Amino acid sequence: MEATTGKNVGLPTITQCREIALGEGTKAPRTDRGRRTLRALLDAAAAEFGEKGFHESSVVSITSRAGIALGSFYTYFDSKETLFRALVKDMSGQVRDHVAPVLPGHGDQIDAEGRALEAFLGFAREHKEIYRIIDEAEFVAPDAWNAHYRGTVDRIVERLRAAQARGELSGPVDEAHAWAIMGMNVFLGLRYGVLGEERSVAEVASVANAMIRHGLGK
Amino acid sequence: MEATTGKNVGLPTITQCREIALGEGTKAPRTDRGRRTLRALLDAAAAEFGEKGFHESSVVSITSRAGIALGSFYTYFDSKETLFRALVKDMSGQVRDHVAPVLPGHGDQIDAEGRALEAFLGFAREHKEIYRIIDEAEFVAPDAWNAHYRGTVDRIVERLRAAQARGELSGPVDEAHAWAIMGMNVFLGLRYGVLGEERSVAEVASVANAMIRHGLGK
DNA sequence: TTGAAAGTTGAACCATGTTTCAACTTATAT
DNA sequence: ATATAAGTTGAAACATGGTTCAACTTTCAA
Repeated sequence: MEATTGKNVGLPTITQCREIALGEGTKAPRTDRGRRTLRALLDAAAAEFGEKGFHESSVVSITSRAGIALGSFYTYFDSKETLFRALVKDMSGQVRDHVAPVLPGHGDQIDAEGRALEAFLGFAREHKEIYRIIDEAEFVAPDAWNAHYRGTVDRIVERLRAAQARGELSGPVDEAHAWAIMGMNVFLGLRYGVLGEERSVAEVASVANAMIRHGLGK
Repeated sequence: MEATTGKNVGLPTITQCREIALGEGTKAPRTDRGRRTLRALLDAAAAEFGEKGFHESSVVSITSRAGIALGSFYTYFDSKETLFRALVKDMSGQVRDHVAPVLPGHGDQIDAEGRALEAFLGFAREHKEIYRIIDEAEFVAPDAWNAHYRGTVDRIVERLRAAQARGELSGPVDEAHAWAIMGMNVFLGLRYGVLGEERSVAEVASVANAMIRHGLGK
């Protein structure tokens, strides 16, 4: 995470904050004009990859969507795959940053996890394309996929361990608990965020959360 | 599901039982020679798709792996995608059939779900390629992917409802419970079946199962 | 034995789409 | 003003790989 450089005096929008540090194979623009082009490229790519998936998407289509020439693409990215990887990184950060603020609040850590799921579900609804992109990264950019899920699990484990230290849990924390919770969240997001919206996020989150707290057993 | 036809007098192997009903765009072989070729094709495809994923895999490579000519491929499948779809269908059935036998047994339904997870984890270890293929179907063959996961969820819901009718659960069953359990299982299978084997399937299953039964709360 | 049906073959056809590049335009700093 | 760096352009080179097809071989039933 490096700071935005130089004469960035305009209102700093959310998207501008994310334009930085896109990783290997990426060339940073040196002018505002360049930054605008890069942003257009990233937005077009998110839409395109989200709609068609990585392989059905083409650089031609992405650039035309962005309203720039085909060749300009290679001013910013070494390859289509590099762009995809950058996007995954970007979106992984977006998910994390969207969930983080709801974690502190009333109740214990299990309540917090419930709020996290609810925030995640809402986010999935607003950004179905993000969901799909991260999923497809399992095959297209396994390193980025790994970084995303390992990072998520690490954060869950950490939160649970802290909760346990505070005496909020019934037993010791296991890494498997975190993978289980993450898996739950991902599939609930897929089902009730992306595949259908017939139930409210609050409802789904509360059902899942009761299950995490008390289990299904008598 | 139609029966194996005609002069199938040899020992009926598991694979032979699965050669049938591969679906739309598939042409069934009429001779034993043809059946052998089709089998070789399916096995080669499973290996190829499992290693490289759908898009990196090529028909040339699959046929050469199977030891047959490129053109022969189109005797059995309309397209590369048709083959993939057939494979997903085939494997979805394999998973189901591998888990089903462990369901009846001692204890209540939650115990049974634990055995199911354990069986699934073991299966994922033996057939990492199967795991990957079904996952990628989300993008390549969404219909087959849907059939697989909807089917799985339906079975879980049904089992839980029966358990509730028997008074084994603490509250009413929600479809979301089933998606949550399935998500857990899938991610645990990915983590402890495919990504690493440092923990025993029994251990992982028991951690997850205790969580489903009692929850993590105090 | 023999003819028809089933299966096999691989070169060629074809469509798609990534990447390169040399000429060109725009921005910036002195 | 003007030189230099940054950015833009799109046609063409290049690579890949799915699909077709007409000639050929094998199988099988009568």
